[in-house]
Amino acid sequence: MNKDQVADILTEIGVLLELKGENPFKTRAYQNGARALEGLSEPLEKVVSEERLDTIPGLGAALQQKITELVTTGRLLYYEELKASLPAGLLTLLEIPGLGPKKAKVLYEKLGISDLVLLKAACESGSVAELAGFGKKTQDNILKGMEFREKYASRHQLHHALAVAEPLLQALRDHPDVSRCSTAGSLRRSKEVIGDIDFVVSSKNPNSVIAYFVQQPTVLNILAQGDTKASVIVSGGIQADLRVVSDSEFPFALAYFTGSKEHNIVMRQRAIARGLRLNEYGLFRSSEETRDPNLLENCQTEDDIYQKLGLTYVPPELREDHGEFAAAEKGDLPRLIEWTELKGSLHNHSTWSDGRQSLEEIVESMNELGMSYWAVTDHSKASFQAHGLTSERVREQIIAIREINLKLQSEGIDFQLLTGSEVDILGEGRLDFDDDLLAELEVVVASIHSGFTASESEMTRRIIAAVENPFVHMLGHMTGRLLLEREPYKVDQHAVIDACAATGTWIELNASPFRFDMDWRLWQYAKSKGVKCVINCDAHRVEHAGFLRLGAGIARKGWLSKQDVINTLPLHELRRELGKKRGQEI
DNA sequence: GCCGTTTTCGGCCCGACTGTTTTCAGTCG
Repeated sequence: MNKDQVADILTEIGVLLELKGENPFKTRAYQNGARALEGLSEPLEKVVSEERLDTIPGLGAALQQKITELVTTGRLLYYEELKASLPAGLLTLLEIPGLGPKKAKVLYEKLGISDLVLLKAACESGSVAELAGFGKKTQDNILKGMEFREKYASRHQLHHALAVAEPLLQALRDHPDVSRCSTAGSLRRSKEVIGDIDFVVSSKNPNSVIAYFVQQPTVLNILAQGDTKASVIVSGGIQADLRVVSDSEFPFALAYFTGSKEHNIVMRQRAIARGLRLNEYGLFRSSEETRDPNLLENCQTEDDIYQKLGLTYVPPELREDHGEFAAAEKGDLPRLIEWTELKGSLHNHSTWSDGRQSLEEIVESMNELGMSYWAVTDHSKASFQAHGLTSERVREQIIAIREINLKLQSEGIDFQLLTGSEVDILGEGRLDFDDDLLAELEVVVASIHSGFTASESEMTRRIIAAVENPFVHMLGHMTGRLLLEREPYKVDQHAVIDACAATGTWIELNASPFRFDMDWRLWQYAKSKGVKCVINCDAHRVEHAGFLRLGAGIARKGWLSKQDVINTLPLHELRRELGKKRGQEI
């Protein structure tokens, strides 16, 4: 059992204990333990076998024992007994907005409600409204929440959230009573999937801003509207929260609502350790509860807050309690990549396979966007469903691309297509094209598109065999995941990263918002091994060039700098790097 | 259940909004 699976079980134990009415600090201890495991940078199995769990903060004797039992036996008696003591459907009640563990416990104990079907029936019969602490309003809200849940998922892909958030942000900026405003939350941190959209605004007239916000045309439903905040549902079923503060409070509110929650907890603890108190209104020179402006540390920006707490500024993408505090204390945070530093994408498709635009249309669009190069890596023949190319068609495409490039050069246009292939990794790590053909291509991406159900060890062997091929420049989408749609296939990513390090193979950060694969949590490890990243659009339409910006956001979450990312290089330097693994000197 | 250079016991991040209550519990972020 790996660290993510163990962390999931610890989190679930925390929730189950809440439903049982356990001490809230005990339930939090399980959640803290889960988080500690998620942040682990080495295989959990190794830590367990070397008996080093006690070196991880947040894991005491009880959790160490439970984690060891899970890792060594794949089971945990305590968890199984706890789970068996409550009906399985009870957990799903917590997915309804407004229903937490306390209310769920009452519903179960008083009405025997143990799943959503029973809950719906009880609401419709009116028996929920008669419970102490409940009422007609609560009952209606539960029904509404269930209806909503059936209609929409509660998590959203980043590009969907951005599509709604950016016009709303612009609208807020345009309002005359708004001084400063920003998105916050997971959107500002550039998480791969978004729960809801957060806005923070400073204004002398909060009510007018809030009234204006809830009347925006994309707002479908108002969940809450007060003097300082509002919550609405916007197009696409995404919840958007607005918080309005005074201008002097703005940096604190922005930091607070940007999170992450884990990052904020450490920030507060740092404040306490300095005899200060941090919340969304300020950094106060008092440990007492107060909002006395005379006790306020003067901070105009988030940067000032970090400085007061002995840290250099931490960019929002790094605020995950993933090592940023240790680095910011020493002033060692990397200068993160900017998406404008990207010069092209090395994994893209055209009408030759399953892309929407022809080579000519791609050239026109990418040149217009100011790209320097664009690799055409259509699918190989095994990807029949994606109209994969035969070796003959690949050779025809090479000729077509060379002709286009010559024409571009003769016209003095500073843009080139690169020939290439996204070659399928077949069983046992064989590639779909032979080495002779791969050697003729400038860019070779190797990806898995079949046999997703193979075991972890088999998949790992397959991928490692592929990256050991000297003609493969980079590994495409490491896990094949489709965010919110398809689980990743099982693969030992650390072992693959090690193999890439040993062979000089690059790893793709697939910038499609459906993938964002390899996951940002692994890039620090890859970087430590000297493995380079390639931020690729995997474009199937020319509009997908916009994914570069999203991909750069994810790369920033992975602590990557310009020099860690191959496609920040100008064309002549890129060509030199492409030749290296093949032993060519250019 | 975890943690500790004033503590091995007594803390654990904290404020806004809602709905149900007459002063607050639950939920959420």
